[in-house]
Amino acid sequence: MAKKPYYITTAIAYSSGKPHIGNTYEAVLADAIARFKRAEGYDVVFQTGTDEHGQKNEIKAAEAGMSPQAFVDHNSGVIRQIWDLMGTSYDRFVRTTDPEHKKKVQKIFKKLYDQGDIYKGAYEGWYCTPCESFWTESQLVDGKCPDCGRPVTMAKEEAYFFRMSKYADRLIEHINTHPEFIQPVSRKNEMMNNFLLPGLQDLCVSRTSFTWGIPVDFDPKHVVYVWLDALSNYITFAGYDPDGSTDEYRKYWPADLHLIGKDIIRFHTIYWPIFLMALGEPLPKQVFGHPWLLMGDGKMSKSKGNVLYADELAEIFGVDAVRCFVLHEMPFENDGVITWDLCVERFNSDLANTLGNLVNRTISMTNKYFGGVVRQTGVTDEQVPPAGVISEGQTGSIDEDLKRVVLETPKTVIEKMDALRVADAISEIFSLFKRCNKYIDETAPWVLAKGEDALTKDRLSEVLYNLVEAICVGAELLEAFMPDTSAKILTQLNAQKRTLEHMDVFGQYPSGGKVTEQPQILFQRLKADEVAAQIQKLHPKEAAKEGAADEKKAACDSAEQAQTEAEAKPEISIDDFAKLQIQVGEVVACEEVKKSRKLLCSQVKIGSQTRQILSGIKQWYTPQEMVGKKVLVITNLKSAKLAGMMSEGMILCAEDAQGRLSLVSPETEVDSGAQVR
RNA sequence: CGCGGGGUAGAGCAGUCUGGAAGCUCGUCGGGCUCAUAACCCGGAGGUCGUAGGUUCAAAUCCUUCCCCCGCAACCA
Repeated sequence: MAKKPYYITTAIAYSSGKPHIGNTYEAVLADAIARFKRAEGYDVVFQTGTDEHGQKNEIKAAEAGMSPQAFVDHNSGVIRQIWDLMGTSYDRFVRTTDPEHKKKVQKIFKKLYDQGDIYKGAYEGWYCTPCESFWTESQLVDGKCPDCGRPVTMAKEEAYFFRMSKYADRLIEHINTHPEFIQPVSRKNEMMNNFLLPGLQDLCVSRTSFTWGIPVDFDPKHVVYVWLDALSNYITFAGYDPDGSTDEYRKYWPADLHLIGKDIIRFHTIYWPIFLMALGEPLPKQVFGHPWLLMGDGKMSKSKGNVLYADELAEIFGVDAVRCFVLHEMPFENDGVITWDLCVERFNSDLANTLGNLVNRTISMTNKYFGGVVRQTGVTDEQVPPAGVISEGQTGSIDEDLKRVVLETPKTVIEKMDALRVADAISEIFSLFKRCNKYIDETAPWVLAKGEDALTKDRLSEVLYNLVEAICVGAELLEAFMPDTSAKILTQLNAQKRTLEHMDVFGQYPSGGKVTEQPQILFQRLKADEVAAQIQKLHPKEAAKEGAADEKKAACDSAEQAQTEAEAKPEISIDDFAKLQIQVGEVVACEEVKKSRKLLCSQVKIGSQTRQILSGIKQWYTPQEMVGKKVLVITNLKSAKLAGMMSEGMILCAEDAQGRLSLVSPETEVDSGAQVR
């Protein structure tokens, strides 16, 4: 019988720089699932790669003095290197700059245009270049990009749009009838409530503001916008073609699993399925939006300086250990936390103590007592009662209990993996190793070794056989998660590989086999302070920063002041300044705006009139404090609605680098209504 | 009342759908053992399961109130 196909993908990584451990996690997670499915006997295609178009790459390339192609060639290579370093067993590493992909995306665009799903319109709004995003006036923060805080420019673009609403009902129907489609399930409601049920906006699918992308062939000043380009990789590289797809495509599509970060669930569970519907292709079977890996607390980001890279971690802990950390520390629904301390703890506890030491002590005893020969004798604990420590809960045969655990673990692991509970699957395997350690103490081989009679000696042999067999099963199960370690253990035990389907019988290790004479330490215990020293070498700057944080507050404050530097704005004329009407006002009443976290609503007396002004200063001033203060107000600013209330002016504040706000007031007593010039 | 997630031992989490003796890992304390990487095994301490009510023979679990944290949305005129 032919093997069942299984097609798994990761999101393709944006090739603008080096991927951090969070990005790498996704590749490792996909790899673990892919390897496991292979072990289960599936015909697996595991696809990953890089997303290489877009204005950001165009600009970064220019900054680096490179052509965009050279720039993404380099970064794609960096990403691929890290994936390789982590041992990800992808079958296809795709790049969106691939000529075949480009051709197919152009055809897809044309097809969708011809059938009326894409139409030409115009897009107008504030545009943030680095983020490649349009914002509405009301979305801007201080007139700047709400995402990155950088300046925006007014832009109007002729653009092509995709009619999303046309397919919304079909998608809602599909999601409702396929509860497994969006994983974890809690995300389903989020998508429904926030996007689908309120009604879908049409999606902008082309850009004219940059050229680093796939040109729309019938209107070449447009390039295809990122999502239609990037998402298509899942089918274009699988053999899809609007003019006729390959047999291979028919075999593997629809994908069994799209593995993505939770931040792009919307694109994969709404836009992507709708694109596919429009193309008349079947939808992927499942989309899993995995949580994020957090470093310490807070999302990992370069600006926070808390970024961890896979290669640095691997240098200290080894590739398999890093794979194990990220896979094991990531819960199913919530974000996982990774810290250096945690890594050291897990390394010592799970890898060195539980697993490494188990393998080591088992091999040592086999060598010491039997010259390395592992022989099954069939002498049970019924015939030679255990000499070691038996816990209170333990009743019945310990051999039977060990065998039960050995036979059940593969089944449980398969169940966990089917539910994408990778961390739980790993826990199950380590439970098996713990059971083995316990078995050693129960049977106390060193006591048996003192016996002179043949029966006791055979019992000792049986005990060690059982251990070796149990470790083989555990090591085999480990392959998907820690491939090198798995192979190392099996090599040291001189064991044959076995497949998951054939783990239902205890005792497959050939009796009379011989383990290595020289067991190697799999994981040498680490000392926290030594690791800390290594980290210091990697990140001298950050270490210095942390030290500075401990300094006295006074010193700190002056340092912070020095950092408060405003970005320079273009020069203006006196006429420009004269356009502003700034007056002194007195706050006569003030209350919180209940619906807002940031806003205070003040009644400000300016000369003879009183105005209502909203200010985002709740965090810094109480309403009581505000009353009676003299403040500076821009009085000719167009009034605006905030949180549903009118605001007729703006109270001036100074803001420092930490975002702390301070009201600006006249230095001596001045009547309200006085002009500021 | 914008949407959602969360609050369980010193730390990190599971358990909640389907009510039935509060569990796991780490840490900590005591003991055992000596094959092994100061490891392994046994045992203990440590929790009013965020708060206040309700349903029930029985609530971490179901219903209601309120409080806190975290995302997203909104929003610093």
